[in-house]
Amino acid sequence: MPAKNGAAKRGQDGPGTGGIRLVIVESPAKAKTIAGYLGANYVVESSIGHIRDLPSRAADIPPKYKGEPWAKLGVDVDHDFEPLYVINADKKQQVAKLKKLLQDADELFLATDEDREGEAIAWHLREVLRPKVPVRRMVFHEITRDAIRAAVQAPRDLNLRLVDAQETRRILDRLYGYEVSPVLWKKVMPKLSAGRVQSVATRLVVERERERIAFVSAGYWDILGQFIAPARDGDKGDEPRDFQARLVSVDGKRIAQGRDFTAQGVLRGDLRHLDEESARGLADRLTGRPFAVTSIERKPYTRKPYPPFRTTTLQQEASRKLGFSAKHTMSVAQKLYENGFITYMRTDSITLSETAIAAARSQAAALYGSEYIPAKPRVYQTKVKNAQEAHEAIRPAGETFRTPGETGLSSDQFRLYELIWKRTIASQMKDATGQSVSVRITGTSTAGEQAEFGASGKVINFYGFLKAYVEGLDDPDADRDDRERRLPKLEEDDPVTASAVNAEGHSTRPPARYTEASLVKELEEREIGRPSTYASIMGTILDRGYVFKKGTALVPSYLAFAVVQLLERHFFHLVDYDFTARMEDCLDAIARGEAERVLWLRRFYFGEDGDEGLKELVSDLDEIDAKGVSSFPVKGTDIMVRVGRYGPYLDRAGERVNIPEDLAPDELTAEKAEELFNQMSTDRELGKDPETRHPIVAKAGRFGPYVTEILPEEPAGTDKKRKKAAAKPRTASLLKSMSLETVTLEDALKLLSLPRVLGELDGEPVTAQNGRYGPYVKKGTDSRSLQGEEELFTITLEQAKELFAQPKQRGRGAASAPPLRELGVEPATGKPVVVKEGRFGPYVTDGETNASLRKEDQVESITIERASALLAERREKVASGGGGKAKTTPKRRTAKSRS
DNA sequence: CAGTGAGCGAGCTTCCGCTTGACTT
Repeated sequence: MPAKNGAAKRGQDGPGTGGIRLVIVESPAKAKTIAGYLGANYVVESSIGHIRDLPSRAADIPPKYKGEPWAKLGVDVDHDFEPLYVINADKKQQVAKLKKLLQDADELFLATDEDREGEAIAWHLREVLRPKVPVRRMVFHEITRDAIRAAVQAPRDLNLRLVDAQETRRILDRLYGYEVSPVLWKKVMPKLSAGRVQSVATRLVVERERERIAFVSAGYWDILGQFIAPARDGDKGDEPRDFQARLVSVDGKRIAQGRDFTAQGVLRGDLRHLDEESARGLADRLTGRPFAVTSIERKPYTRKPYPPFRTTTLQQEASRKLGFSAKHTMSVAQKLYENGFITYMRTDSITLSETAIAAARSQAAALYGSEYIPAKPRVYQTKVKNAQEAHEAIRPAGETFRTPGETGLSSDQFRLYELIWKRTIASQMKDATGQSVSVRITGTSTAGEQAEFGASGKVINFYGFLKAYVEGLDDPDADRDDRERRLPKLEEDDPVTASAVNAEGHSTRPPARYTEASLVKELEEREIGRPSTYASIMGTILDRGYVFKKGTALVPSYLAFAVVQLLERHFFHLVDYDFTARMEDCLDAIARGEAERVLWLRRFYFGEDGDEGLKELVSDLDEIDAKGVSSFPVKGTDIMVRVGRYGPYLDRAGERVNIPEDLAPDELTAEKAEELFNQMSTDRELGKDPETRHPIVAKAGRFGPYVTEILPEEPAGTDKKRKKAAAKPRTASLLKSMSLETVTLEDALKLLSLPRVLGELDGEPVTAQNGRYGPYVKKGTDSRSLQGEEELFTITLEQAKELFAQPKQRGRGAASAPPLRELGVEPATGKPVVVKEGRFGPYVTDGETNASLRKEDQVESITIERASALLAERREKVASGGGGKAKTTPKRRTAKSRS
């Protein structure tokens, strides 16, 4: 049989014997490699990841299920949480290709990854392809010729319990995400999201910011001495003689250092806390005094190499050393992978194949000498608890490694490859060894105080793996692993002289903000998220506006504070840091056949023994105080931060001011809040109304820029008569042609003169004014919209009369607007159906029922059949009370609950 | 967060995890 499909990868080993075997893997690049290892009777193709999933939105729901109350969830919660699967739109083509290839195959090998998701992909493939030929499950953990050939010889059956565990995971994530997100839409802001992973990630960032806000810095002082060791016979002059040592204790009492203070700035333990005055005094009293070495402690020093990269450690190092975001690292790595330079980049494994170990060792020996290679290969064991280890570690591909220079790569790909290459080589090299030394020096001050100084040194005798690779640092003050700190040769009782003794002031610092890399690391340690999702989690919390970047630091927005506060108060167990860990335990039990998924999902969703389930929690919307969850006090003030629909603002007894978007929450101190209130005068005074003498100001308001007049303050004891006369200030929105910065007093007076009286018609006054829907003319209760704002000042009574003589342009008048297309008569009802352009875009109507076109519909191509289906769906919805105006109540409720 | 005057087809937003391109910036 000739290869029907050019994209399918056929083996190269000449004509095969026996039947054709179709092997399906997840990744196209992997398919290409594996095809080269198998005979010509193997056809290797990929699924390109998952091929089916729960419907993500209404348009994906098959018509048959549209009416079901659970259709949007895609999970029939009342019938054992039966999931509804649809083939992903972007995989239909690939599924068709696989079906076609299967027609010519005599055997099907499902060779997806050996982990929970891979097992599920294999199962979905079997369900969708419905093979009539024997099906085998084939697994391997490294892509080498031997491993692949061995895998083909030892297939097994699908593990349906593992598939069950995956399905449970999927359903739980759907219920969480699609039930909790709408609560946020109603109580905080539309389009927000909540989920098992992103909500915990957001909470971590928010909690760190809370710690920073609560942090109280403590000041402390210490003393740094410059010392000189005695000259020795036989010195060649290349050994250092001077060194630094820091004050450790005075009269046996240890000096307080930064780590001795709590986050509240309180000193822990009975220590000597030096302030500036005492530190300077002591330094003076020690200057010029004799010192002597009182103790020397030498210890051997060894440092083991770092394990090979997995996804998270690669992201961290690429961030530290190359400044890459998680997303950029993954996209560069993807290219390297596709072009055969590295192994798979989404992995939690640090295991190297035997061929890779051999390649690393021989290359390290060639580059650094055989003395840099340990006798036995190094084997690394993962510490990630929920690791699924379907892949190898991230390493250079192939059975011998290309040096970066041999790859011909450039720029970011070169740099990332070089990082991976060096790390892999180094992981098979010897430990670095040396000596560390700790020295104590004591002297007596002029006042008789016993002062002890300490210094430590590190000498590396053999660099080992550090020759090839040194890990980057998050803390700029920390020492790199290859950094030596040489001390002079010293012996006990050696006299040393102090060339300088200086007091130094310090203050404790709040915990550092997360970066993308450190947040990913934290999530991995807490077993939350997977290698394939770490980068996109960062994308999600950035896109939702939960965090923003300041340099590389992740700063939470007040929106995130509001969302996290809501979740903590009303869904605490869902954002508990152990939630995922408990879920994993349960999924493992399901995979072992020791737990029943329906019971577990039922408890989660419907509750048990008085514990509320998710369903009940998301229904009790009245329980959630929208204003409360969106309010935070500013420390030490009576000012509240509130998160409104238009962003965060400060509220002090009704007086309000916006918070700048880029202001980090921990920078909003009482002073800063005060400053914002003082700056509030973005209000610009334009001058005084020549008639009333009232000041006229331009302001930025809820509905955009506007002008208003400032009325004189009412005297305290106003009588009734005056109160009645007390007028509201005139206000008017700026025209679109004006701006807050350039509007003049003349403009303002013109605007405030509205409404303009044009005259009288039919015994009623006719006025021109600006309103909610733009400029219009009004006659009694009748009105007509105007074309442009300028017409407000130019329209005559005569022109207005003409307008009132015509029917309204919109509203009922719209019926006379010509349709975009006529689709003909609907067979079911006999009514003519047309397509019209409306306020929300194109829709079809039979004159009574209207239905919007969906995303997949086009005005030009929609058929009467499709229109009829849309109308039928709409009629049913209205009849069941689910659609139409009855549903506008949530809006009111939202507004009410927020005010 | 200023508060003015209609009457109109709503429908959608969202999760996590597995994969690439096809898109736009």
